[in-house]
Amino acid sequence: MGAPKQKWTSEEEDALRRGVVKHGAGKWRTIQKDPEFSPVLSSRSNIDLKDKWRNLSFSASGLGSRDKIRVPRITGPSASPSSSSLLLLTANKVAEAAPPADAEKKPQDGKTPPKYGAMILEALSELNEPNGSEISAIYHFIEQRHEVQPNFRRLLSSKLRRLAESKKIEKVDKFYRLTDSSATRTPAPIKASAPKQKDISKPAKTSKILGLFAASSPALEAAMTAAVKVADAESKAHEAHDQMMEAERILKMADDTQSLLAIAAEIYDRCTRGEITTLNPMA
DNA sequence: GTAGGGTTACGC
DNA sequence: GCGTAACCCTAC
Repeated sequence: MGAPKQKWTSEEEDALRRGVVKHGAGKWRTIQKDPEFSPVLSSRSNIDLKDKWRNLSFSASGLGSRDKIRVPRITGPSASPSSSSLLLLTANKVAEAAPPADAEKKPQDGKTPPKYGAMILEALSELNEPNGSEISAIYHFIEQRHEVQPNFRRLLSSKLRRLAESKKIEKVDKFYRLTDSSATRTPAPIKASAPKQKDISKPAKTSKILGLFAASSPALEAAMTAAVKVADAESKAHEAHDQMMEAERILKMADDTQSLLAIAAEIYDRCTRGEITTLNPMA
């Protein structure tokens, strides 16, 4: 709207970084007013600084744009003050720690890049809420089932809007839901990844059946991947269940021990008072 | 004043 | 079409 976008210059970025090193992230007003940086940042508001730093931080955390050195999140002024050599050092460290730009574009483990559209459609069809799902619900659903990028939360809103524009989903107030056409069209692809509350004996079967087919189509491949993930989730659920049982067992033992201790204390008490105490095992 | 979510414009 | 940067809005 209105005013054209004002791209950040490298001087401004640098001033921001130095400001964060000096005052700490979150002190945007202070940084902006600091005479050392204010000449450069005069056209930026504290909000701008915050937004820019957010972008830089997202980028530094493993993704982001192609041609710039990114700086990692610096938590507070503790990152020992001033000195631009420190900054350079930090930038160098990032360059070392983070893979080169083209390497980070493709996940190293050979996975295909995330298909957010499919994930969202999956989420909506699984959540299956009559009035639609809130963005946070969609986010949590996807986050639980898929590896997502740190900036996924922001991508999601953008993605949802586009899906709504293309009528693949519809937006009602703050809620998103599948359109009729999508609802009838989307049931299957990632469907297998839906343990929900239904009987969990199914998915393992599903993956077996899917195994009978060659992964000849992307949809099938996706379904198979999803089935594997479900199986994985299942085993984790079982593991969690086992651990719960174990915890309960230990709690019970602790309970019993406490009772025994109480009994022993009472017996000891009586003995010290010279009382004769008999134990009746059948009590 | 700041954080975080949402929106829009831009470049690939 | 997609991801990202910059901007906007709102709650705290």
